[in-house]
Amino acid sequence: MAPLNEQQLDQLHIQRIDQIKKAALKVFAHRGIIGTKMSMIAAEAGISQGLSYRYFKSKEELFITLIQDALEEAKASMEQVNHLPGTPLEKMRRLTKSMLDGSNKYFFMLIQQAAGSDEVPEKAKQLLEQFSKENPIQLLIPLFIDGQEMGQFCEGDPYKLLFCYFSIITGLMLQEVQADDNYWIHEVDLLMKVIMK
Amino acid sequence: MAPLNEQQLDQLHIQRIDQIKKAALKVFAHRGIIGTKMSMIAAEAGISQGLSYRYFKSKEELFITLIQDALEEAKASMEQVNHLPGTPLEKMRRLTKSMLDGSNKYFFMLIQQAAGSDEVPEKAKQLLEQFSKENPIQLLIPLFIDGQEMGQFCEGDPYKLLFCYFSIITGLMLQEVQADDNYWIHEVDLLMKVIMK
DNA sequence: GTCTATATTGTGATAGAC
DNA sequence: GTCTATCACAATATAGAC
Repeated sequence: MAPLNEQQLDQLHIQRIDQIKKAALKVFAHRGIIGTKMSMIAAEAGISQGLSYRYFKSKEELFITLIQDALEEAKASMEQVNHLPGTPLEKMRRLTKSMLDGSNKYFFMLIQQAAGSDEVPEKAKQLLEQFSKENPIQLLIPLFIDGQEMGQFCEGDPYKLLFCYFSIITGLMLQEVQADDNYWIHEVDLLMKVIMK
Repeated sequence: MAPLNEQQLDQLHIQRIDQIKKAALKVFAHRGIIGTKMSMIAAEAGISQGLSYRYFKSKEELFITLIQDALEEAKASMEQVNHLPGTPLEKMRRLTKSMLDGSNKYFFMLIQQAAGSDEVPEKAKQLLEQFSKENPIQLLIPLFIDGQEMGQFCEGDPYKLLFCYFSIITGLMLQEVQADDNYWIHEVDLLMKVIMK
């Protein structure tokens, strides 16, 4: 076999990084930065402990990278909601389900974990604070007001209600950790009563 | 001053134990067993690091003791609810508030923390499993059925609805950790919509 | 009974063999 | 590029001074 050219090596490098990030996301989301040992991430990624440090210079750096990814992902989810089909209620249900689904779930869990902990790196704290200031929940306010006018959502301050609703969703994510299959996704309608008329 | 007699020494011993337990409960509830260093507990209790080990032979033992206390406390709360005055709805609101209130809060948070983590000692796991099997939520089922018949609570499987409701409550406790004052206690009525008609 | 000093263990991070 | 072996340091737990 011919030796790999530069581009192929780059490709491999990126794949490895993704592999480690994916593994780390899952473990960090469940156990937090302190509860996560580098050995766990390496095991989850199927590589040796030391190799992780060829791709990320520290546990902190890896963690911060993932926080950045997660915040971007969260924002993107909120932005996309307006382009979904259906009534405000249907849009909200879709958004909820996509949050509870697949790997998106881990991003939201990570944010939740990190926000509720004071042992995160300073840089991560700053990012999270910035995020909560310009909280992308605000992007949903027009949609929510539409829903209120249509009589689908209950009366009250839209931001507060949305904030409460999503706190419940993300709060529940962190609990059903042991039972790894998705319990709450079947109970979306129960949860939505909080914001419904 | 006369030297202390045996009983007084015992008394002092118990006070110290309570002091350490109280401090440890608060820290464990917020940070979990791994995230909690013995130095934090000692600092919170206002004693030296080493002294903790005169009263508890390990961090694990201290943790397990607190889990036991918490599970008993949780059960007691659920048992007392039937003796409270008022309609089922009022009883449920009182119970919710007492869960979110004062030191009771930390017991429920601790259970939540521990249940969602797999880094707890084996003994604690067993206790928690036992607890979830004979979950004291079951004690509330007759009350809930009363409420359903009075038209206060929504239709549906009582156990499932109660389980969902309390998952939300305890899930939210763990979040508003930074803002140490009690936010959700003001939003009880919003949360109760989940179980209401 | 309590503290400070220290032994021991576990974890983050690096270096060197392959 | 990857692994194993190792260093350095932090945390648990113990021992000894007061």
